[in-house]
Parts: sequence; structure tokens; C-alpha cells
Amino acid sequence: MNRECKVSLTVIRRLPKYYRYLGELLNKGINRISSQELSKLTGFTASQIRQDLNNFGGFGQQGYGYNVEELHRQVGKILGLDRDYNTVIAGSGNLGQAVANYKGFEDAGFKVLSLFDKNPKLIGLKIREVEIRDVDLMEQFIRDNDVEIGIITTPKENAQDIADIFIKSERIKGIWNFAPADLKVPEHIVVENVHLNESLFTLSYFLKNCDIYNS
Amino acid sequence: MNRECKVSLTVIRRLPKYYRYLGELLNKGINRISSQELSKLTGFTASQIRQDLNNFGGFGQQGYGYNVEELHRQVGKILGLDRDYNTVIAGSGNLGQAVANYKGFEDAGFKVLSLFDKNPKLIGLKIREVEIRDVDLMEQFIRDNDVEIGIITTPKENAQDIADIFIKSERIKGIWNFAPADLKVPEHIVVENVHLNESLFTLSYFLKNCDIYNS
DNA sequence: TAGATTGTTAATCGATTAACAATC
DNA sequence: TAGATTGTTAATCGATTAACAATC
Repeated sequence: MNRECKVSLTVIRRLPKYYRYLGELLNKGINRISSQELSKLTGFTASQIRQDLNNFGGFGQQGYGYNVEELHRQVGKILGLDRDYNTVIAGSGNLGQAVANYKGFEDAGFKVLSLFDKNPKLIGLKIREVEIRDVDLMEQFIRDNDVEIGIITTPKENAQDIADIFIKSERIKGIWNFAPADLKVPEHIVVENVHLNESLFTLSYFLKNCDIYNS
Repeated sequence: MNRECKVSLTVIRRLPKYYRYLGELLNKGINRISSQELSKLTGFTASQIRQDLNNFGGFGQQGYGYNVEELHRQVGKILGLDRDYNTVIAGSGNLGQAVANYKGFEDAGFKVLSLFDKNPKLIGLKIREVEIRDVDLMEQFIRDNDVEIGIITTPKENAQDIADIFIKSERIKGIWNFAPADLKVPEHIVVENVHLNESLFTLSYFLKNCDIYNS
């Protein structure tokens, strides 16, 4: 806890991909993998993979490679997937509902306790067991339910107001922000942005300018 | 057209952010901006900004800075936002509907001509004027309507099958993929992934390991 | 003209790749 | 033991920052 962020962001962003492929291998019943084979799957070089993993410890064995189950668990632990998180979603439109509905997040330990909205037509509805509540109740709800992650799926106009409620609650440690806006938050709160606009514009750049690109 | 991808991916991924802030400045009626001021807004260094922009031409003026309107238009042109694109969405669940509903994409020139699904309960419904059609009709629809961009919002199990239809249509030039899977496509087709899982796991990493992180 | 700020080159920093000794 | 593959160091490559002459 609270140790320094010593490992670079570029390394961190590759970990989830390792985790995904290791999970797939696990499901297939494969119990051994070399950095070279992982390289073929992920597209990263074998050298890079070994170096990435060695930031966190020596999980492999010379002459053998890596044990899939062990490595999957270790990478999961590094990513903080060895526990559950309570979350709430602010903004109950299609995007909010899509996130609430996504089984994959729940399986990974991210529990959506409630959605929130200010639209009276939505308040009271249920999305897969999860109720949509009045956003005015959100701050108290966060306090009462040990919510650590706040998800913003509102229009950009409301994003900072929502962030301010998260901050005020003094419980939210991380914000997953889908609004195309850069939030102002105190340093101890982590923000991860999903800027769909930026992703789409990158696609259109490559459409116009290049023949070859993937990822 | 078809020129080489000479500018690095890291530069390209910063362009949409410039574009967004320039748009905001434009709306505010500000017509002049220095690299230093842009630096404050975007968080990139002034030096980096000047170097990024000079990959594409000298848009500034010594002693003055950049004209907001001119730079906004130029960056938009670089990103391929100076024209319209026809798109279709495969997968008409919440996520597909969210993308179809998002006004921001339409404003940027990305027209959703149709959604597709294989669920008979969804086929025939309309999302904001846009009809959900049987996925079996998708390939022909793409051909008949000059669709260049295919959007995948299906479960990961179906993602490659959808990609294969896009490929077979011989019209799709770019795929915007929301499924947590890496698609196999021929080299001339561009794939831009939105891997929400990876984004969420990155957030949880920083929650566990670090106090300070933003973006 | 003087002040400001770009465009661009050079210096630094960090990330990736290559190589190989260690060792299972 | 011989073969394989890691962990780790050194070499390369690329991206960022610093600096400043050019010039509006």
C-alpha cells in the first residue's frame, strides 16, 4: 500500500493483456507457457515480456517457462484483481446501462451497487437487479456502502459536478471516466479516462493516412 | 492518400486532445493560443506540442502563437474529420445503442446507417431513427451503402465472425472494436480497439499500488 | 525597435531489443 | 547431461526536453 509508482505506465498497460491471454490459456487447460509463445499471442516481444514480468518478481523457471495458473494469479494480484470493489455509476443512459450489464466486470470483482441519474423517468428502474437512484442520494449512498470506485457515464457537461460529489464523499479512490472531459481531482484520487472520441479520431486518422495499422 | 505512416503513434494519439481543446477555445471565442497556454490545458509540454504540430507543417507564427480556428481546422483535417463516414454497428445491446445514440460522433461526421443483431426481439426496433436489422443482411447493406467503418459491440465470442463479414464485404476500411478480443484482419484494414477491461484493470492497479496518477 | 513565441536542432531521458550467462 | 528458457545486463532505438536562432 502507498508504495511509489515505480513501474512505468507503458508496462502497466500491457499487464491486462497478459492477464487476458493467460486466462484464455487457463481455460484451454494449458499449464505451461514460454515468453516466446506469449509473444506470438500478444504481439509483444519475448524480451519485453520477460522484462515486464521481472519488474514484479521472477515468476518463471529457466528451461521451463512460466506456469500459466501461477502467472495468471500473480498478474491478477499485481492488477489488484484478487479482491472485490464496490462501484456506482453516475449517468444511467445507454452507456451507464451497458457498463452495469457487462458480466465481465462483475466476474472480475467489480460490483455495481447502484446507478444514479437526475432524470425522474429513469429513477426507480432496475438494470439487472441494480436500481437507478436519484443522483441527490449518491453521496450518502457512497458513504453507507463503502464504495471505492465511481464511474462517470454522464454527458461531459455534468462530469465535473459528479466528480465533485465523488470527492466530497471522501470514499471514492478511483474514477473511471467516460465523459470527454479532463477532470480536476485531488492528487490522491486516481482517474482513468475512456475517451471514445479520441479513439474514434485515431481510427479516422489511420483510415486517411495509412494502409497498415492494427491496435 | 496511401502515404506512409511516418508520424509515430504516440504523436497521433495526442492529436485528438489538441482538437478537443481547440474546439473548446473556439466556442469560447478565443482566437489566439500559444504553445505554452496549450500546454497548461492539455498537460503536454509546450516543446512537445510545437514538435507534434511541426510533424504536419508550420501552423504557428513567431511572436504570436497559433490561430485557434486555423489550427483547429488543420488538426481536424489531419485526423480525417473534414469529411463524413458511413458506419454500421454490429451488436445492438446497450453498448451498441450507446454508440448509436452518441451525438458527438454524428457531429464529427460519423453517420450510423444501421445497427445489426441476430436477436429477433431487437430486429426492427429503431434507435433514434436508426433501424436494427438482421445481421444476415449486413454484408449486402455495407455494399449497398458505401459503409467504410464497422463498429463491433457484440460479445467477444462473435467478434471475429463479425470482423469476417466486414472483411468479406470488401468495403470496410476500419474497424472500431469494443469486444475484448484481438481481431485477425488483412493488413489493409485498420483496427482500433477499445478494451474496457484493460482500462478498468489499469485503474485497479493504480488504486492498489499508487497514490498519484491521472489519465 | 523590443518582446514574444515559433520552428528546429542538440542533449537527455526512457523504453525496446539483443545477447548471453545462469540454471532448471 | 543436453536442451531450453529464464533473468539480467548492455546496446540500440525512439521520444521528450532544453535551448536558441529565426522572425513576426
